[in-house]
Amino acid sequence: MIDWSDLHHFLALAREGSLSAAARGLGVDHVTVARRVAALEASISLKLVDRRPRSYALTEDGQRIAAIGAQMEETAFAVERAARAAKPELDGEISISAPPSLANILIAPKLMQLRRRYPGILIKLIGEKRTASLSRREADLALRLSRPTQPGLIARKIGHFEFGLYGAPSYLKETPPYAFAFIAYDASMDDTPQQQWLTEIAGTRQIVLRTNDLENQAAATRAGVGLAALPRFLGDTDRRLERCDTDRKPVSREVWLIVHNDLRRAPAVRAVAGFLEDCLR
Amino acid sequence: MIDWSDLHHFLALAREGSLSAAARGLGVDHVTVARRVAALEASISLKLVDRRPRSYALTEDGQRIAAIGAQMEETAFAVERAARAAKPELDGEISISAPPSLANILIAPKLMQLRRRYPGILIKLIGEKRTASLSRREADLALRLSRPTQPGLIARKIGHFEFGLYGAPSYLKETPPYAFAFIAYDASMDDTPQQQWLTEIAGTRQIVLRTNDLENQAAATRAGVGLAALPRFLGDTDRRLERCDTDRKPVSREVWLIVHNDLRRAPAVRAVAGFLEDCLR
DNA sequence: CGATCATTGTGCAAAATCTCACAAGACAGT
DNA sequence: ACTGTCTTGTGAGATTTTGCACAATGATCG
Repeated sequence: MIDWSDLHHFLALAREGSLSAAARGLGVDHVTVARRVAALEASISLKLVDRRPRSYALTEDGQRIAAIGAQMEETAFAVERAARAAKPELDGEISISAPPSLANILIAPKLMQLRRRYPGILIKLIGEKRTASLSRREADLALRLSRPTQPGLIARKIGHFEFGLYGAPSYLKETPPYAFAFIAYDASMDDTPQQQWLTEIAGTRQIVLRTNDLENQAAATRAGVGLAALPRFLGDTDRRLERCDTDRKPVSREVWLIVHNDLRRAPAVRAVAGFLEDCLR
Repeated sequence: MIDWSDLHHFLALAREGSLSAAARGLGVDHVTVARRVAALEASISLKLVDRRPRSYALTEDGQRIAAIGAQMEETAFAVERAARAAKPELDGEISISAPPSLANILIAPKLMQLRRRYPGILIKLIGEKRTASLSRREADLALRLSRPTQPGLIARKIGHFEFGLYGAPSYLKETPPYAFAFIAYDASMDDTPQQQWLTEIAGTRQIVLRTNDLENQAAATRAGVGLAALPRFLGDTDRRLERCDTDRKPVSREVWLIVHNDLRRAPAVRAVAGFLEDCLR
């Protein structure tokens, strides 16, 4: 009989691509992963990986096995979700994945309300651009700016926000519009509505700073580097930023609340979901 | 993250119903199962079993989790089959499940031929009435007398055999037909063709011995207890048994060779399957 | 070209896990 | 009522597994 733990370690290796990455994911030492993979190979007497000097590469057999095993991982996560959903108590740690700006400005400041109402619930707020996988239980709830297509996930539109064009008050006073400089995301965000909106407004005028991080954009704008497209929930509450009118129709984005179907009914998850709705209203 | 080994132990407990049985199945001590189940409960902070004085009973949550996990076991076996099928060598242990009579009389005597042709293949011959589960890898190949319906299994009819009515030569000589006594299976086999055939022949005459085991029937017949319906491959080769004609059309049964779809192409399995076909021809 | 970073491999001590032996209790058959 | 069998529970020793520190090697970047 196959040792399930060996299989788990091997599947992590197959997914992550290296011993070290798999070990990090599993929270063990890389040596352990190496040993368990070796043990699995021995137990089924089949070579699953090619041990190249600097990397582990799956053999053909290894890929086949990993492909089948992937379904096992799926089910393991389903078990985990079922366990979580079965808890009737309003406690435990609930993790929320959200874009950093939403997390910092709209959610974090109001967290105390949630703590007061549900003292048993611990919140883990993950502000990251990369969309966390709810299926892998990297987060229980997620806020995203577009509707995900993945099956098994429930998405509900819980709000929207507009972008505005902002500059530092002094900058706007001293600079003639034809000389405006602009601050934008880098090329990886070129297909987002707010980026297109900004580049259209900029026209032939220069984009002098590109940064992935919205907070960086805001900071640069405050410092008088130029004009940036910022969410109004960020810009309107900051006196060091001033919104300037444009003739373009303002762009807005929807905010979706995502929860895995299996977790939808868990009381703690419902409570936090309700809180997030309030935050976005 | 859930420990897959814990889950495995819990699922074994859920399926077997007791610590000891699960431990036997897994090849570990019962204490280990108890500890791992407790560890799983602790890690998801959910009560999965009720520890009654003499038994472990699944809670509702435990049943839910076990139901989901069953699919995980399925997949684990699929991995095992894939591993086995991937081996290109003609070696390893192949287990065959077959009705005891077939195993003893038609297969076992010819096993040396197989050993000579494929010295690397070790055979495990399981002669049992209970049909082994090929999906759970209790056997690699199975011979059965009817076509199974379970999905994932490949069935091929590889032969058939007739039943005859046998008695000891002296018994047939000394006993007038109206006084014949009969030997049959017990009531659990009443719906098999050979049993119905025998009871029709017996008519109002007495059935003096009922036994599940065909070898017992044969032994009793040789000893002059009465007449039994025996496969001709058994009766015709035994000089202590004599077949007597009946006016009824003789009954015959088909022999099916069953193999799991995933294992069909494994060389060692193919080799043994071919051997079994030869045995039945 | 050199420095830094990330990868895998090895030996040993520490920690966790398992098994074993025994105990206590329930149930069945005699 | 009594043995025999099958449960689960407890504690201690032995085995296995793991983690750590270090080494070696290749890749990347300035």
